[in-house]
Amino acid sequence: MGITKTDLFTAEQNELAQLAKAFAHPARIAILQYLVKSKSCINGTLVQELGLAQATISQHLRELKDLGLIKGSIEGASISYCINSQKWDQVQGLFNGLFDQVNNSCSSDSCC
Amino acid sequence: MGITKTDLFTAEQNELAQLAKAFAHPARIAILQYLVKSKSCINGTLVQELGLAQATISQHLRELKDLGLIKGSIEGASISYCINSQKWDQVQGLFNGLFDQVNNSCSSDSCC
DNA sequence: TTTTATCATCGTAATATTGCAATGTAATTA
DNA sequence: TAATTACATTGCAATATTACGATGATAAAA
Repeated sequence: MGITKTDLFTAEQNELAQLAKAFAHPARIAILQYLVKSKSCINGTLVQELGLAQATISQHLRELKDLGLIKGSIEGASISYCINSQKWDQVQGLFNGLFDQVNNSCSSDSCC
Repeated sequence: MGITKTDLFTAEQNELAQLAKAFAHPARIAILQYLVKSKSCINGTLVQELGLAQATISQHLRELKDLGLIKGSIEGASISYCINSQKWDQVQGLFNGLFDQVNNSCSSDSCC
């Protein structure tokens, strides 16, 4: 019914799915990549960089912030966003854990 | 308006986002993990394993198959699904590419 | 103080996703 | 052949996501 039955799955499966949603939209990937590129922790220059409306960017930033992937700090009238490298490490670990499960039990020709 | 503006982003950003959607639901993660665990390329035992209806499982399997992450081969009346390890390597590469971008330009204390 | 700049939030419209019952299809079995 | 088994597809209903205009809040500038 449009609602995910989270109670059927493990906490880790739900967490991984939740974090994957952060990457499940090209705008959020673009935002993350831009934050990485311009290390200076840039703010709403993103509105110019991507072609989306300010409200839309703000919404994507909020999702990334809610998931903990980025942090925002007030800088006068504007706001500096940047990668939360601690959380990032955790995410990387979760994904690599999934990837390793496959790598370890499924070589190129052992499957099908 | 509920539709992603893919034309604003690069092909790689769109592809990564598309693939991330595969992981953006706990049921699909559970399916992938189960396929990995039971190397024997199991079929609709998944309906018992997860608590979801047959139609729902079938739908998730289709999405994973459309993205190329799994393959299905007819085995009499039932169907054997299994990981497509080739595609899996590619996905792993894409995600690691994103992770590395962060790792290389953003150490634990250089940000914010 | 008034204006301007920078963001966040609200409200709304459009589209996407999730889930399942019902039904359809193909192979197996009785 | 008729019944059964194993899935896929279809057709909803409910919820989630994406996008943006309008509005609000806050800080700097005039």
